[in-house]
Order: sequence, then structure tokens, then C-alpha cells
Amino acid sequence: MEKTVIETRAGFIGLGWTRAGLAFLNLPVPTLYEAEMEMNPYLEKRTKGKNSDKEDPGLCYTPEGLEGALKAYFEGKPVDLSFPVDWSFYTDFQRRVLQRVYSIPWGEVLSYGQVGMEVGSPRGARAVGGAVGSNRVVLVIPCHRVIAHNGIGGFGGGLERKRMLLGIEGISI
DNA sequence: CTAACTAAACCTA
DNA sequence: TAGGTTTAGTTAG
Repeated sequence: MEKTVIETRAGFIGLGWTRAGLAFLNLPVPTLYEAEMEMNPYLEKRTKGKNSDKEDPGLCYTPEGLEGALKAYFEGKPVDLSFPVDWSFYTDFQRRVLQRVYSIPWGEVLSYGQVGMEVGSPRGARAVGGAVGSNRVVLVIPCHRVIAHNGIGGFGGGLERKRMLLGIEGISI
């Protein structure tokens, strides 16, 4: 697993990747030190799935263009952040949900119930909440664009930051 | 295997 | 709007 920190207008973002794609990407924090500390729990830790990146010569992902895209995002530009993701960290259900969320475009939102509907769990809204909560790649998998049918829902990084991200995209709830 | 959690939705009044 | 009920998947024991 490779890692680095990039600086955007909103702060320092720590991220890591494997040969398969992005493994984690954190929210911006004010200092380089904090960004480095927040990466520790993710390094070489694989709670689920197999070792997708272990000596797989067919894959050779590196995050080219990601820094520029993230900087542009925090300058308010409607950029596409669908960079390759290492999906091996998730259960089948989590992967199905997150892959659907992955395709939600900039500036649009879906409810937990709608996502459940589309991935074959019409009454699994609550389970969808649990699944998006397992997202390690914020922004690239835009889990902040999934909200409750009657409100904003929740967010692992704090509701303030979810509102902030949606605000950047012109959505206020 | 069961029980106890959820970043939800629904129904009733 | 408030409160209780239903719900699917994950995780801890």
C-alpha cells in the first residue's frame, strides 16, 4: 500500500492506494500532522476481502490527476472524482451499495431508501445507512450525497462536514 | 447461532 | 410533528 498527503484549499487530505485502486481517502484537516495521524488505522489493514494488491502484476494503479481534481473540487468546480477504487475492503452488500453511490454525479442526491431500492433491497434503507458508513474513500465514493427522505441523515465525519460538502455542491438541507 | 446494535422508513393520530 | 413499529445487514459474544 502506498500513501501520500495532498493540500487543498480546505486542508490536508491523507490518502492511500493499492495496485487495484484507492484504498482510503480522508476528509481535509487543518494540519499535515493530523492528516498523517488519521492515515495510521488504514495502513496495511485489511478487515475484509482478500489481498487484491498482493503481487498482482496485472494491476498498477497510481493516483494520477487526483490531486488536481480534489483541489478543483474544493474551489467549487463540479469535477468528476470517479477515480479507481480498490473494492476488496467491503462485503458483497457494502460493495453493491457503494458502487451505486459511486455513480451519483456532482450536485445530485439520493435517499437511503432509493439506493436500497436500486440494489435489490427495497426495505433495506437502514442497512444502506450501515453500508455507506463503511466507506473509506470519501468524495470519490460520494456517500455525503446519500440523505434521509426527510432530512440530512448521518455522517461518519460529522454532520457539519456533510453539510459543508453538500453546500459546495449547491445543496442546502 | 443469537442478540444488539444502526448514517431509515412507515404508520397512526 | 411525535411516537412506536418494521426492517436488513453487520458485528460481537
